[in-house]
Amino acid sequence: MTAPALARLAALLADDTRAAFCLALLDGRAWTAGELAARAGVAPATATGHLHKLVAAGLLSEQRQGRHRYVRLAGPQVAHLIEDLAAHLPPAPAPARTLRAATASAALARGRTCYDHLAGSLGVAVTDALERTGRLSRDAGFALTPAGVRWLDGLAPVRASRRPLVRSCLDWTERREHLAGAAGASVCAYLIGQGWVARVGTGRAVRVTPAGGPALTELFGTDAAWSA
Amino acid sequence: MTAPALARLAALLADDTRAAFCLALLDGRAWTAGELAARAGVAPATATGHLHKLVAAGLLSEQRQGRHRYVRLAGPQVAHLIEDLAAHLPPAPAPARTLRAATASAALARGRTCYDHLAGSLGVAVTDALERTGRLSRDAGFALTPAGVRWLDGLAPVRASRRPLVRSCLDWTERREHLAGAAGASVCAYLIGQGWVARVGTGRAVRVTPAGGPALTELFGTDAAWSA
DNA sequence: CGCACGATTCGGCGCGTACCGAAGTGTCAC
DNA sequence: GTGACACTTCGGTACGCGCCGAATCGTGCG
Repeated sequence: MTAPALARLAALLADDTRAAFCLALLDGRAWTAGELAARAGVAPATATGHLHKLVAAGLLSEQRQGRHRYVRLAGPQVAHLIEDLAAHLPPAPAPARTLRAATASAALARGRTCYDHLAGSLGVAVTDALERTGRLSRDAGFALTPAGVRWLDGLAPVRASRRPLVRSCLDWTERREHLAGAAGASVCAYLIGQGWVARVGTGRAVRVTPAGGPALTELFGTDAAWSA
Repeated sequence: MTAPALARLAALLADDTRAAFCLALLDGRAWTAGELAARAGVAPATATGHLHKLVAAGLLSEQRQGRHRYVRLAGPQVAHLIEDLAAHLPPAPAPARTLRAATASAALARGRTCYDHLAGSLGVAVTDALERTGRLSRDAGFALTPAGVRWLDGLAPVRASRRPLVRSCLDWTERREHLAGAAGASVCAYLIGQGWVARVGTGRAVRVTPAGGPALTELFGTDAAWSA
C-alpha cells in the first residue's frame, strides 16, 4: 500500500527491545510486562511504552489480571509475519558464546514451537515423515493429500475457521519448510497432549519424550531417529 | 533469531523513503537512483544514502551503466518479503484524494504485477479460474493438481530451480491468495508475451487487452468477465 | 490498615539518523 | 575541450525516539 503505512508497520519491529519482545512471545504464551522487560534487559518503564505501541498497532493483545498485565501475540497471522521476517535474515550467524547458550540454542534448533506448531529439526522431520508416508505433497505446492486429510481427521479433528488448514512456515535453523496453519497446530497439540513431545524448561524448546520415540515411529510408519 | 538482527532488517523498511523505494521496485524492473528519488520526493543525495543501505543489506542489487545506477530487488524472496509485510497492514485505508489518484489506484486494484506474477483482482481471477477448472486446489494447502502441472508444462515449461514452483501470495487489495512462485511468474510472462495482458503506463498496473478477453475465456474454459 | 510489588506516567537526557545544499567525480554529447 | 547531467561525498542541522530515575496509581498480602 502506501509507503508510510508500510514504514510504520516495519518500525514496530525495528527496535531491539520490541523485536526481543516479539521473539519471546513467539512461544504463543502470555507474558507479563515485567517478564518481557527482564528478558529484554530494559527498565519496566521502557517496556510499558513499547507494549503500548505494539498493542495499539494490533500486533499484541493484552489482558489485565489484577496488578499484572498479560500480553500475547494477537494471532497466528502476527506470528507468521514475524517468523517470515526472521526467515529472511542473513544465513547462519552468531555462534554461541557460552556453553549454556550453546546447549540452549542447540535445544531450540532440535525442536521448538513456532507459536502453535512444531519447528526446528523436529518440525522438519515430522513434515518429512508426512511426505514420505504420502500424507503431504510439496511437488506442486505445499498441501495435504486426500490421505493426509483423512489421517488428520482421525487424529484430531480441526474445527473449521477462516484460518487456512495448511500453510508452510520457513524455518530459520533448518532453512526448510515445515507444516504450519491449523493442521500444524493440531498435530503439535496432539503430540504434546499425548505426552510424546514435551516442553523443555520455560522457553520455546521442546523434545521428544522417551515414550514419544516409539509412538512417533508407529504413527508415521518410519524409523527416523526421533529421540535425537 | 537474535533480536538485533531482526530489528536491523525491519529498520531497513521502517523509513518512509526506503519503503517508497521498495514499493516502487515491486514492479520487478530496474530503476535509476534519480527516478526513485523523484518518486519518493527526496533529494538525490538522500536517495544515495538509502540505496547504499539497501544494497549493503542485500535487499537490492545494483548495476552501473555509464553515469546511471540501476537498482532492482535482489530476487523473488525480497519481493515476497515486502508483499508479505504489506499484506499485514491495517485492512483497507486511504481513500483516494484526487480523480487522478482514484483512477490510478483503481487500475492497480484491477490488475498489477507483483514482482513477476499477476496480482489484484486479475491475479485472483486467474487463480480462481485455475481452481474452477481443476488445475489448482486450495482445499488442503495451495498446490497445482497433476492436471495443472501438465497444463503448465504445455503452456510454458518452467525451468527447474531452487525456487518453489508454487506459492501463494496474499493480495493487499483483494485480501485473497493468488498464484505466485515460479508457476505464477511463468503464467504472467506467458500472458504478457501473448499480448493478452499488457502493462498500463509506466507503473505496475496491467490490463486485459481486447484480444485477451476471448483468449483467456478459451484458455481457462470459463466465461468470466475478463475485460472488466 | 499498611506494606510490597507490578505497572504506569512524567521529565529530561542523549544518540541515531533523515534531510539538504554545496562541492566534487565520472560519463556522455557536441 | 567544454558543458550538461547523473550520481556521490561531505558537513551541518534538526527531529524523533529509546532510555532511565523518580514519583504515582492500583492491587494483593499479611
